[in-house]
Amino acid sequence: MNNFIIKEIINDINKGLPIDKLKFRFAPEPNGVLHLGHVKAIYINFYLAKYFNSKIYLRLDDTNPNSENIYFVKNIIKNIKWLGYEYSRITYTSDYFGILYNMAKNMIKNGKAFIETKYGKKIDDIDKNLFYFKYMKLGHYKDNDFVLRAYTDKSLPNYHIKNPVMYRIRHKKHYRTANKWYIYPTYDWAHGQSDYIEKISHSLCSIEFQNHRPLYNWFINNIYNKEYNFYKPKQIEFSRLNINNIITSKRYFNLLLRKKIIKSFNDPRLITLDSFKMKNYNPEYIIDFIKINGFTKRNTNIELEKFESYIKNRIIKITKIIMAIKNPIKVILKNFSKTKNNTINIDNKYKISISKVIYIDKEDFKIKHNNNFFRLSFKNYVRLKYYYAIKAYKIKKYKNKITKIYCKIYKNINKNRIRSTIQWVSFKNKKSTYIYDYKYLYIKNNKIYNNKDIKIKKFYIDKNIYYNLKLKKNYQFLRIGFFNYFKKNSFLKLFNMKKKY
RNA sequence: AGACUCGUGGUGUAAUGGUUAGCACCUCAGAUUUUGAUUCUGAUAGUUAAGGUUCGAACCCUUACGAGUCUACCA
Repeated sequence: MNNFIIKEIINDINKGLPIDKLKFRFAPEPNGVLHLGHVKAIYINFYLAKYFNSKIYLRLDDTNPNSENIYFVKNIIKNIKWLGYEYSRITYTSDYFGILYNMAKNMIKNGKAFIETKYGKKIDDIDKNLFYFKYMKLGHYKDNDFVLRAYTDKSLPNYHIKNPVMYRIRHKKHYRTANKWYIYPTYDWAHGQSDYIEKISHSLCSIEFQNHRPLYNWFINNIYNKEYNFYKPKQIEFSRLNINNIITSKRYFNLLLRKKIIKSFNDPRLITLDSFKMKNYNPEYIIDFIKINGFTKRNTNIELEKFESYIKNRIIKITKIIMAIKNPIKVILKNFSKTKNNTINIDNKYKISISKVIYIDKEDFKIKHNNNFFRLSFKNYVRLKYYYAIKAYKIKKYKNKITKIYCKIYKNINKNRIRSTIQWVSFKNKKSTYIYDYKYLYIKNNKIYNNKDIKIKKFYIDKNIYYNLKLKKNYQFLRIGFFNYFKKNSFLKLFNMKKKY
């Protein structure tokens, strides 16, 4: 892998940053569950740590008690583990509340920060500022009564980050510090300083923080103490992973849950890691997918199909194939002769039944058709998978619908004359099973699509196959797609087979 | 509207001023195939535009155009 981030770090090393001072961090806010987009940030940080043989921290960036909770912390820890990554330490921004408070006090003393009232009035006197700040902390004022702002200067190019808020009052229980604090630091104040405290060398984040970088550096310069940490952390931004219209926002996931469109975060219509785990995706495939897409600064839109086909092409090589029928229609095999036990051995591993009457899929038969139709008809010879070729010679209709297809078996037909192979299930030995079908939730013009319930569809498979199914295992339904056997008698669709007709 | 950032085939990336702009996916052909899948071979297709610097520019400079982010007491 080669990208601008590695180049920039190597450049820093060449300029004198000792390689043993390199340290990275993945710093999510525990206000939602991890999804495919996060894997990008996780991957690059852990990759760099491995590449440079340096430390990496998992830091829970928990500065906002309104939206964070322990459930999300656990979800993040669990999913990073599932991806197979190990960090050197787990840290919490909330552990630094005390240090950050003292740093802020120093900022006030140095005339670099001030209290502002809710009416926009600025407190000038340093002692008064310290007084208010202290009593803000002790909970003497209501939310929004005062804020602490940094007193930035003209060196910052963007006017909007001038005098940014460092602390706001929140009478809200924090999931870790409980009611110890009544003021909470903002991202801009807490993040860079936490990097500095932890001696992170390169702080990677997504592109929307570009505008904040001057402020990031300004804060660091103000608290800089070369005896504690000689090297200032550096923020590097890269663009996030966007998948077409697919929802890639933690906040939206939470909204979907509140609106009861989803029942849990492992809903298959989401690209959360919980959902991928549910689908039994190998985390390696997900990481490889991130890897092939690379790291740049430009805004990108990746097609969901690209992700799906990437996973598909990997699992196709390892999943067991079973035959399943969705829309059954009876086929009578006229010259069927009984075999020993009427079973067929497949790869000497398992057996399926065969009988005079079988089910095939309605879609695999046509009375009239053109030359592009390869499947069963009065004209086409088709092979029943694992069995002989057949051809239709008669049909039975009831109320204008085909109910039965009569076929003859051709044991010695020339291979070249067989146009295709189709799946089937013995009528005698059929077993019904269910699949959960769905489409990914997506958003267009603020409207949520595919938010209807997941559909349950009935399929038929061979009884012998049914009794040997293993829970949580992925299967290929021949010519249909891929499914995960996620609970008794139920499959979860992963994706459809590519079809050219 | 301003500030910041980014523009390489349809999509995602590579090429750090030096061969004919490379790779992967998609698409389309052909081959293989007891899955119209997979696999294999091949084809189509690209430096946003106009200037400038240079022996030489995707790369450096200028301008235009286009896209994204931000202008929160979210991160």
